[in-house]
Amino acid sequence: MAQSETVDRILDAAEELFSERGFSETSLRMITGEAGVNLAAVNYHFGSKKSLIQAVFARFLTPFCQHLEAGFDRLEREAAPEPPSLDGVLQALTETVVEMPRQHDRSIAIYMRLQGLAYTQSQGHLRRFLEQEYSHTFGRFMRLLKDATPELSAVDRYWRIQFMLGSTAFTLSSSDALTEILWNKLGVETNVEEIVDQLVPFLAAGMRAPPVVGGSDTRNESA
Amino acid sequence: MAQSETVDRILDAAEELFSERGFSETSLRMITGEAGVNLAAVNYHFGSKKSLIQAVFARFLTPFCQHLEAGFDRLEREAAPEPPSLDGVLQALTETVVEMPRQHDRSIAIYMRLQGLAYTQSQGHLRRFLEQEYSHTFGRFMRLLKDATPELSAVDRYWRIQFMLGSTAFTLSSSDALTEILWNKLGVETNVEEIVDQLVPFLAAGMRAPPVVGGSDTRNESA
DNA sequence: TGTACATCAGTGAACGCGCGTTCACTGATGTAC
DNA sequence: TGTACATCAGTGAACGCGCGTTCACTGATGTAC
Repeated sequence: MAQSETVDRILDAAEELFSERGFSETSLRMITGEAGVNLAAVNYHFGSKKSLIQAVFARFLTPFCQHLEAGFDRLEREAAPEPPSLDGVLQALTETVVEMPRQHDRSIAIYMRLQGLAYTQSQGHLRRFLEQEYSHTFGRFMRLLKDATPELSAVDRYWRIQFMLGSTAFTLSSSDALTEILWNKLGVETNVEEIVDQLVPFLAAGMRAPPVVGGSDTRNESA
Repeated sequence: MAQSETVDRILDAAEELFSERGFSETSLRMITGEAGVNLAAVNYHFGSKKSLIQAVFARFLTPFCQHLEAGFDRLEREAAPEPPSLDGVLQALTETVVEMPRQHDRSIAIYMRLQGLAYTQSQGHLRRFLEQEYSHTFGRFMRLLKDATPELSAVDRYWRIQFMLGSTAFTLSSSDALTEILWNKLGVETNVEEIVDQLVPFLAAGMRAPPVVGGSDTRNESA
């Protein structure tokens, strides 16, 4: 075997089981059983369960961020000297979301559910790891959003970004179940591209809603 | 002691610890330690950990749904013979979210995080329990949303409701962390009421975005 | 080319630990006669 | 009023189990001389 097939088999199984069940509900015995490798192989290759969790995220987030940064580069080049529009930024993001798993031949639902887990289940070590590794791309995304919505106060913008992330992570992480419900209830077939086509105008409209009046109005422009 | 103080102490501790750490990361020993009661008391009063989880949700969801249904009653009475507006429906919901915990003298953040957990961590037994117990109120909420957005196709409405639920569940379940980040980054203090005040116009604007063109356009009006 | 040693991926079995649950028990209060 | 029994909230200690991790080991491959 070329490098170590075992490492990839463990990562594949862990990715799938974590995305289905969460971290603490997935035992190393489940993962190694699914992967068809020895229980001790996880600690041999990764050192600990925590490190395995981080490795799963690294394997998908690193190419994801590369693809996204390339999209941002293109976007800024085309829009120059103006900053890119809100729709452009969101489209660059969703294009990456749709294209990336296809390139790596993996289910988009797994990626999305992992994304969701990073938000809702991250247990300190994972949050720290993600902040350390991917703050550059995340910060750039935030800056692009800021430049695309100069009419919003920093606080308004902060919350609306969180609302967008939440909506996206939740919907796409449950996309399989939601697609099935739609079929059962309304007899309509759909796919991830169509969900994204629905999502983008919803989010863009939310971002463009009139700013909240009355709230704590700190219209400073710090990062 | 009047009824059983122990039961309430267990529920109080479980509510807080579950909302902070999730279900499987919270052991019965933590709960009973925090509550100052004997370990065996949980199984004596509730039968199992699963039943305790359900009891925690029942204690907060039952009055929540009662309050919400009363709000819907009022809303429909005032709007009659027209159906209530979208803003009215969302405001009835958020008013309940804000008022209910205040009435019962409990932290709103705990309730919000529990609400989020019900979406993101529910493990079969909890999902079944919630569907069985609270489908009436949820169905009524859906019907009100439908009547308030007659311009949307069933498919558009379906997705947008999912986007709203996702945004709400994610934001409120991470409200503590997001509040802390806001403080660290922008030096702004906030509370759950303000988050809700931000959330409602964002969601309402998303719901009112022009319907998607080109998508599979099944403008039927089935449930 | 042959031998000795080093490196490395992977293994099987066991370790200690914390978990949810169980069980025999206590002590206080209520009830029947 | 006194005694016997029933009910009930709560307890302390132990149970078996699955968990993440460890460790001594194997067998294949590479390397030095």
